[in-house]
Amino acid sequence: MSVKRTSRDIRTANRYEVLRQIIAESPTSRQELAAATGLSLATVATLVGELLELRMITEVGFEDSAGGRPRGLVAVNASGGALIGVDIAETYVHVELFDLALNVLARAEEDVRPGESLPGQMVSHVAATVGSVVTQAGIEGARVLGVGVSVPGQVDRATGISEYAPNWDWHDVPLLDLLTEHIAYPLYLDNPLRAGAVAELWFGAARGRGDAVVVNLGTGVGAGLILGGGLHRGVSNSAGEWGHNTIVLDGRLCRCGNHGCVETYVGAPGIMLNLRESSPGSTLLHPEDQTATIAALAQGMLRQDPVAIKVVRDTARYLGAGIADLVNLFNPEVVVLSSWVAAALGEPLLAEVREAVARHALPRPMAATEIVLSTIPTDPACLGAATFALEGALQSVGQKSGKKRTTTVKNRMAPTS
Amino acid sequence: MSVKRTSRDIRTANRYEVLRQIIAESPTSRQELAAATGLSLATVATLVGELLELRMITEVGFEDSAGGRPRGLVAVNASGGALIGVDIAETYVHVELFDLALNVLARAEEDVRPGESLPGQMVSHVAATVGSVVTQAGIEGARVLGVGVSVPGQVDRATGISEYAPNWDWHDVPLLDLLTEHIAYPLYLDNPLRAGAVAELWFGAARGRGDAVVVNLGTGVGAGLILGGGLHRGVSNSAGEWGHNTIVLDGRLCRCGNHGCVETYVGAPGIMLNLRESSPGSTLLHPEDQTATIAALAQGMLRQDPVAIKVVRDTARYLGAGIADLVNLFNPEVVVLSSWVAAALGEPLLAEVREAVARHALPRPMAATEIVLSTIPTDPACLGAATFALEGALQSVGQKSGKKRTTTVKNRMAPTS
DNA sequence: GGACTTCGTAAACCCCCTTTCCTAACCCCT
DNA sequence: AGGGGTTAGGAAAGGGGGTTTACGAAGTCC
Repeated sequence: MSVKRTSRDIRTANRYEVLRQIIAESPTSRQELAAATGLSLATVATLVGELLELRMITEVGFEDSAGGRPRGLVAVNASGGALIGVDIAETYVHVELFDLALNVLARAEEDVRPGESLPGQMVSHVAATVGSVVTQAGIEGARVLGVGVSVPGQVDRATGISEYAPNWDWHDVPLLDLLTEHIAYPLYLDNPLRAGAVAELWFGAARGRGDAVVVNLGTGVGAGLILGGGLHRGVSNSAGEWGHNTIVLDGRLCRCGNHGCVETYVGAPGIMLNLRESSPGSTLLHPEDQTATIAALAQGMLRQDPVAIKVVRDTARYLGAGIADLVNLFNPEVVVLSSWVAAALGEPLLAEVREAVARHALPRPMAATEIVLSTIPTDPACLGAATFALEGALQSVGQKSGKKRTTTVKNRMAPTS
Repeated sequence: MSVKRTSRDIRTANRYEVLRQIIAESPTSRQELAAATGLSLATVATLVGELLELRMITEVGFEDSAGGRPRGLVAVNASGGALIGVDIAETYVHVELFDLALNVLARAEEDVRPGESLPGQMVSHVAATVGSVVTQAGIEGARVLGVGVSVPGQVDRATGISEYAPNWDWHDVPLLDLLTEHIAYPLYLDNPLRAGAVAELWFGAARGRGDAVVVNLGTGVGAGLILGGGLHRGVSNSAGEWGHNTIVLDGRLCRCGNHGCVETYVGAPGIMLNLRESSPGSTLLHPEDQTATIAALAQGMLRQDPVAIKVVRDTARYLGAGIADLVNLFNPEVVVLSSWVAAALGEPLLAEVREAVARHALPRPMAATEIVLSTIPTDPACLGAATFALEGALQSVGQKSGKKRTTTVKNRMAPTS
């Protein structure tokens, strides 16, 4: 019962691991890969062979080896395929098209006007934008390996239904089916929390870590959980809803209806409230504009503005308590601060958070945990969504296909992991 | 990197699964086992064969099968081995000797007097008690498969060092080495949180669940995490320290030095404080006796005492917020309330907690989660510790030993699980 | 007693990883 | 230029594991 593990999963995990490593350090040798992954040379060689045959990587020359036969080098074949990540957020839709080295080849960003949030409108919006990035990038459609879509709220991956999207009051929208009608590429659906976590796992600070927590600081707040080297989804794919954990019983009212949720103190609106409470008339405050306020705070930190310092410190105090909870519970190797608020406030916030977490967390788990900023430059939800597509493309490779690969086209489900 | 998974792990997990199932439903057939575990009949048959050869189970007759060959039945061979669980707690040491059906064959309980908490004293204490239960049960020593020891605080399993035990101010005590000098059986060391979780995973409400949280309510408070069908340890084996999560920022002072920890509200001393705050002169309060106070509260609930009802409701309110955090974060299938406070307050507490959690948790994860009381009748830390020993005995079975098993005695490390 | 049913073992097969062996490819030195 | 020496990497063998298939075993039913 519970979770069925098969030897195939091991293969898939190893394939991921090898490709991750190649992407991270692109001209690399089989020797290096074996050392980095802990796999035997033979296994690495066969996996590299698979990836070569898929044209995801190419041989790019040789490297001297102390006196013997030179090492063959392989690198990502950037043009070996394209991945599309779609980040459907509250107020915008980002679509990015990546090559296999995860460079952005084309990008489209559109605002969602308040009245346009019906599923049907959203879907045709997204479909049009996906089409436009493909042409914009000058890619043949056949090269698109898949499209990952990040949508807020709860997503049932098996059915592709957006069970609940808080912002637009969506209930049980069969999003995957709707998208399939307009988009011919393989589709992968999940939410931004998990997308961000997978992005960090593949390309960011969680790479090579067994246990990591990716803390998402945006308008909303949440955590993506990497446990045992893979994404933790929970039984109904809704793990990681950290934003509505209580840190101040009977505290501030949250949009979820409860009081004292983490989000009400460290989400962008919460930070604005922190600012308003500590210095009501501050010029840093842009009442109706979260982005501007957070940017103003960041500016303030640069010039050592005492108001900004106080607000960041207050915020870090809440954040520290909340993250300490995560450290105590999960005992992760690394906690990654991600999303736009973390990116905007950057190092100053990080320094305060580190201190605050150290005050709240137990010494032993704390000693084992590193707290870092995300190094992902673009929208992590986009990148993560694209990563789901990459994982999907890698999922069922090299299966029983006999000699003639084209004859036995198996009808495959979207990958479950 | 990260976590290395091998096909051997699959085998071990399946072995666990099959034995768990047999213990749970003791006269059972291979057919039933295959259906329950999802394994093929052939795999079940070989696994059952292994267990038979180990004499952990025996064939116990046949069962009619609709018109065909009767099914062979197997059952736990209770006398096929003995397991010892040691629960070293703040004020007492419990030692229980189990047969393979996990019945208690012998039990010893000794109080630890305040002055006797030096590691050396504790170790000889434990060793003597272990010896006494073995003779008391009339078991030959050879049949003891192992001794599991649960000790509070942080434990490094690789080195067997008790890194930090808060109650007695132990620092980096090489407990495993000390015990090895006195106890000849295989030893397994961990803390009560994880022991309780494993006990529930094997014999309790978490059996067959992929994701479960075992909430420990005693003097201290913590959570054991079952994720992906196995125990989650975290990077330094200290995951699950839920008791010091903040639910009331700047709330009650905790012994950990922080304020507003869950433990200060729902640990036994916290509950006493809840009582004292809501009705200072209550006769339910036994100032220096946690056990008596909790028992008095339980009695009060039975006769609908309004003071008791209020205290339990207050406690459940805190507990509800804390458990809701776990539900939101982990999205588990089941939350199990365990340990002596939960056992004492039982159903009335459970009812209040369910309600409180439902108020605080997000609807979607909440809908997928069941909250139940532990059904383990004895000390869960003892049972869990014994389970570690059972897992250890099962870990490296059927390995390459050629024909003559006795010649190739491999020197094996304690299992890392 | 034969036909039918069902259980459970044995053998064949597929997947995975590792170890071992051997050839390929390069260096250096004579 | 032609051997050693050295390292890379492919091929084959080997050890785990799980599943499918085939078949004998052990009953029931007619």
